[in-house]
Amino acid sequence: MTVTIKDVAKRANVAPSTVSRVIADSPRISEKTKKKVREAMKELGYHPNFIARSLANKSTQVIGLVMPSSADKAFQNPFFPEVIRGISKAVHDRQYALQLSTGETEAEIYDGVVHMVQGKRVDGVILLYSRANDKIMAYLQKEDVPFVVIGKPHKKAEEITHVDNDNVRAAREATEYLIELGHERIAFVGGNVNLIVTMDRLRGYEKALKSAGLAYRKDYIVHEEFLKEGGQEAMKELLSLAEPPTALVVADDLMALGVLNTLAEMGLSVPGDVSIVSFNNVLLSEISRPPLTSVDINIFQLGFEAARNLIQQIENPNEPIKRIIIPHTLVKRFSCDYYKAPSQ
Amino acid sequence: MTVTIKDVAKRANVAPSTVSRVIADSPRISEKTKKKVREAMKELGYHPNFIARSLANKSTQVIGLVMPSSADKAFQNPFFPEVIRGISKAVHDRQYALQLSTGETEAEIYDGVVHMVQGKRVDGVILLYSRANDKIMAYLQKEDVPFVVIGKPHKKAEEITHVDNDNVRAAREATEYLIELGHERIAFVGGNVNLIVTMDRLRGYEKALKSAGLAYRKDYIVHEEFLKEGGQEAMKELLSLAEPPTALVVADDLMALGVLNTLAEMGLSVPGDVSIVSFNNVLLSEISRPPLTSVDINIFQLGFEAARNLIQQIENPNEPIKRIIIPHTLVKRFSCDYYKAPSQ
DNA sequence: CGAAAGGAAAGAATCGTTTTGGTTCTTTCC
DNA sequence: GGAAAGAACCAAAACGATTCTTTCCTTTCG
Repeated sequence: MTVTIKDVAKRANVAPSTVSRVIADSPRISEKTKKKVREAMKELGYHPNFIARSLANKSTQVIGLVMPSSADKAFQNPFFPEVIRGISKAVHDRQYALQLSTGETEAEIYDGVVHMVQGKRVDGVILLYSRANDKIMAYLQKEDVPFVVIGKPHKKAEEITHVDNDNVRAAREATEYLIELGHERIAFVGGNVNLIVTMDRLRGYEKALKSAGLAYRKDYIVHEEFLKEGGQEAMKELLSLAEPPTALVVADDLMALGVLNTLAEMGLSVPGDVSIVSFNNVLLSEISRPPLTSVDINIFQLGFEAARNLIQQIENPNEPIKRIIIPHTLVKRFSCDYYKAPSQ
Repeated sequence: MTVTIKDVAKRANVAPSTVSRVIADSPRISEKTKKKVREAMKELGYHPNFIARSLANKSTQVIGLVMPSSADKAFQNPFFPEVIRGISKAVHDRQYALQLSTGETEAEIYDGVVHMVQGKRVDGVILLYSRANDKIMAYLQKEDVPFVVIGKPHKKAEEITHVDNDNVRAAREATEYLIELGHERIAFVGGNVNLIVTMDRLRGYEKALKSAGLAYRKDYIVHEEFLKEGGQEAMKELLSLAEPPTALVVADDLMALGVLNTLAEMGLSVPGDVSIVSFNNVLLSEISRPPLTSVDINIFQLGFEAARNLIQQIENPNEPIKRIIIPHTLVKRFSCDYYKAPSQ
């Protein structure tokens, strides 16, 4: 049915191996023969079978993407489409394809990755998150699979190529910004505690408090999911305190949106009653009400560099381990204001 | 290096074919042998090579996703992450993987699809859009590749399984809603003219005008890209008219956001000066200022059904052609108001 | 008791490439 | 004129499964 390399060979009166070399444009074949073979290919409408090539080659030109949860859930946060945009851009130039992991529970995702990797479906993997004691990362390392992580590995960061922001500094700057505005009761709303990005941003927040001589209050630290609902939950908790914060560092725009929602429901105004600075600077931070002051972490770049470096690693096994830090910038909008003592 | 079926066979003292059958859990193998083989697999840490299996099998358990433009661009519109969420959900249950097309120009995308398909990398394809005279669709049909389109095929819709909304009706209802509010100068802002979804929504809009006896004005029809910038452009055009519209039917939320931006820049209020109803009901329609009245087209469902039906088609070649219509609902928020004659 | 029947596993071909190791034929040079 | 070198191509063995066909044992029954 399908036309194979053999059919082409027959038609061009050469051996299959010759056809293969013509495809690879090997210098060992004369121009005359190449031309003849190429004509035969055109005439028969030949297209190489990638699967067969992959088998012989042990390379698939496919990169696997691993999300922290089911794609179904993760894609609710604009971070992921955006990071994939960057990856896609980088990958396109090098003619690689992308494959998404599906899998709902952590165990399923793990199995999915094992299948991808052992099944030799992908040449390398990008982890779109980094968390403490991640089985998947351990597995990839043990199996010596080319991979890059977006975020900072929990341990042995110097042994793993990764692309990250300087989240500690970014969070410190964000917090300092609020301090400069006169705030003293500043809360931190982070994502899952096991995510390194949460830890780093929390550390930056702590540093800023410390060097400003402000008290670090445990009840001002809340962790929820990186979703709108997470922000809502977090804000409810904080508002139930005897002395609620006057400013918030929120680790994610979508969460901040939830925070905003809850605040509005409670009749509190931003930035009048509460100031907010969040992270990611995705589209919604621009259109929320009020527009959010947010740390732009250059998500697109994170993805782009991750993919670029993974491909280098795949194509050159001796590529050194790298750590790539993408710069961030605080984008000031309208969710922060000077602290005003209660007017009463 | 890697442990293959042969190693397992040797270890278990059976033939490779027997091991293969054990993997497939064939009834032709006795329980005793199965157990023995399974133990050998465990001991050696065997994992089947998917590529080899695919070659022998002519099936990859992978579904290709084709976007209308580069992933890099398309992912700017929340429609795509959302539709992939649905696809991902459906695909996960059936143990399929997803592969994204990358490719910037139309020609590149076409080549990408040909590679996917001829290279036998995917068992089927989902087209995430539908446009007139689409080469890719023609190709898939000619090659008899299992595929499903999201949207309505331009021609021969009865020969192609597709998942769509009743866009004509949805647009008619949206327009009628504006008419009921007393508007008479209603403009239509659509996406690319070649997209069937644009055509259908335009038809619905026309129908509504006609049955209400309102004039159909060519200068009230604008087509731009399904991006924020598209909406901005469109609005600028409309505002330059001698008699600008008092209400808009916008075919996409992200575009509507651009429209909103431009309107705000011009000092016009929504819904005070202009009423807007848009499509998709993605998150941003909820958080925009004002929140948009938008037609919820159930994007998640569109994706889910598309994937589910594609898999049925792949697994049963005799599956009949289907057309699946996903219901829509108009979600009323705060971007529409009664028409008020200029106060002056 | 011996042949037929039937179950379990082995053997070998196949899937469509790549790649290693030849072979053949022409050219070069003493 | 003949050996050596080199160009151009061919044949066959991977790659790691699946699957069709065959073979080998047991049973069963007249």
